[in-house]
Formats: sequence, structure tokens, C-alpha cells
Amino acid sequence: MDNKRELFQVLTRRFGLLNKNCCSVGAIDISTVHSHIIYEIDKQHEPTMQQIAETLAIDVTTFSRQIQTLIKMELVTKSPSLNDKRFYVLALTTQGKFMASTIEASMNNYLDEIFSHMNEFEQETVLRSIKLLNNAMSKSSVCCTPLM
Amino acid sequence: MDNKRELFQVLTRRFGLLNKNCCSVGAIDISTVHSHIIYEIDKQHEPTMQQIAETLAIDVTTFSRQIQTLIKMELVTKSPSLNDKRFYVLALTTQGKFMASTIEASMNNYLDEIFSHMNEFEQETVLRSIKLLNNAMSKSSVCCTPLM
DNA sequence: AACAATACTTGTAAAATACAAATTAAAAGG
DNA sequence: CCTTTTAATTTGTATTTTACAAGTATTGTT
Repeated sequence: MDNKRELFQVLTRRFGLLNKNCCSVGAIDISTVHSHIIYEIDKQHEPTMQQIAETLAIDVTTFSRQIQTLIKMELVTKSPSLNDKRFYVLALTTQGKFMASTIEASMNNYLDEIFSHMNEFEQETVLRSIKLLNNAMSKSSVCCTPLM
Repeated sequence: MDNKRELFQVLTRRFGLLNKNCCSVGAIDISTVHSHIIYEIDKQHEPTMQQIAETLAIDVTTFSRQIQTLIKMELVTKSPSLNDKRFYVLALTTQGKFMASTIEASMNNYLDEIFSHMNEFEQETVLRSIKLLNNAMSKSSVCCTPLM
């Protein structure tokens, strides 16, 4: 467990699992992709289709259909922009907001549980490191450019 | 950019992208899932179908079909175990091994590039932190249990 | 020998994905 | 203004991925 790539491979996989398991609220069970979409709509200010699709590096045509199902699930609304009718502004419904905050809480629980296996100092080091890593990735040319 | 969940959300997404973009060798272009399968077959000693599927938390029936396509792509072989004919032992073909090492090299390049945006001390801190995090996750009950 | 358990595959059906082409609306050029 | 171009999004189509239920084949158990 000492080479860089191996460390990241395992980490990636585990995050994938964490995201996969995170996201059921009551009877409704949503996919990782859907949870990321909801997360971003919640976070960004009056985002358009293209903005979210780009942030998540999802093909726009695929995204269009994903939004359609999220609308059917009554988690998201899509309204034409007043300035420019080519754009649609995405937003969460009340149910969607509830979903977002439930997922948020559940993810925070997961993360807290994971962090509870480290001491105070380790926890801070890890958080600081992830910030460093995110920062380094955002400067990198090999990945991650569209993602904030 | 200061809450735990946000940090992990962005990190997860970027790793996803990194894995997505990593994996084309010449004309052959393989998916993230396939690259993880190849990685694990390469790493484990004479693994069976179930072992890899479990390591990667993939449904066995899905996995069965994924292996079928990897065999068609001539990257993987599947031979019945001599002791117990219910088992199949998976292995990489020469081409598969080449693919594995090419992906390995390319991922290492990516990671080196990313790490190059940090100083020596930061790099070591980050690596140490990821080890800590992996360790904490492996102790956690909320995720990651089957994954090594 | 009969029955259960194990490892894996197939039937089927739904969901996710992405390219090309279509639609609609705004901007730009003449 | 009217035509042409560009931009944001959707639909047609076809492939791939996924997973549940049921099936096959092999081994273990009584």
C-alpha cells in the first residue's frame, strides 16, 4: 500500500461506493449521478442546463434526459429564462431540497464516522491535505478543468 | 470550500474524470470499470470471478458480462480451475498486461503532474493523509468493507 | 443416491450513454 | 428588417450497462 497510484485507486473506489450507498430517502432511491446533479443545482445560483452538465462533465444530451427523469420524480424544475428563452433555469422543488439536505446529512454522517477512526491531529491533517490536493488538481491540465 | 462534504464531492468528481480520461491505449479505448477490473486481475493472485466482482462491489451477473466483453477484446482469459470446476481463474493476456502497464504509466504521469503543483513537504503530507484516510475507511462500517 | 449449496451464466427488461440531426430562439450581417 | 449564423436544448436511434430472477453445472453433505 505504498505507491501513489494504488492509494488513489482504492480511494476512488471507496468514494464511489460511498456515493452509491448514500442516496436513498424514504422510498426514493437515487443514483450517484442524480445526487451530484441535485447537489450542483442546490449549490449554483440559477444554473442553466449547460452549466450543470459542464460542471459535472456530462454530455448535454444525456443530461437533458437525466433532467427529464428528475422532473418526473418531482425533484427538479426547469423554467425558461426570461431574458433569453433558449436557456432554462434549473431549481430544486421542495421535495428536491429535502432530498438534497437529507443526502447532505447522510454524507456528513458517513464522513464523521470515517473521521472518527482518526485522532484530532490526523483529522486536521487529512482535511488540509484534501484542500491541497483539490487545489493542485484545479491547477492541473490533465484533468478537472471544467470542474470547480 | 471549507466543509468536509464539499471537499469530498469535488475530489470524487475529479477522480472520476481522471479515471475516465486515463484509459485509451492506441485505438483501444476502455471504460473506467474495465480499467479497474484489469487492475485487480493484474494485482490479485489467480483470482476467480467472484473475488474480483466482490473487490469491486460489482454485481456478479453484471461482472460475468463485463468479463465476456474483455475476453472478446482479448485482454483477459478465463480458465476453469483444476481443483473445482465451478471456479474460473482470471488472467490477463499479453495484450491485457500491456494495457495494464500502459494505464499504470499514464495514471502515474497524471498523478505526478498533479503533485508537481505542490512542494515537497505538501506532497508528503498529502500522501500520508491519503494513507490515513484509506485506513480510516477500511475500519469504517458505513462503506468500503469488501474493498481491500 | 438425494439434496443442498456454490460458482457462474442467461433471459429479460430497464436505465444510461452518446452521436447525429432537429428544433427553437437570439445575435449578427447586409 | 430580413437572411444567415450561432447558441441552447431536445429527439431519433443505437449501443452499452445494469441487475433481478431463473437456469446450469459442479461439489459437499447426509
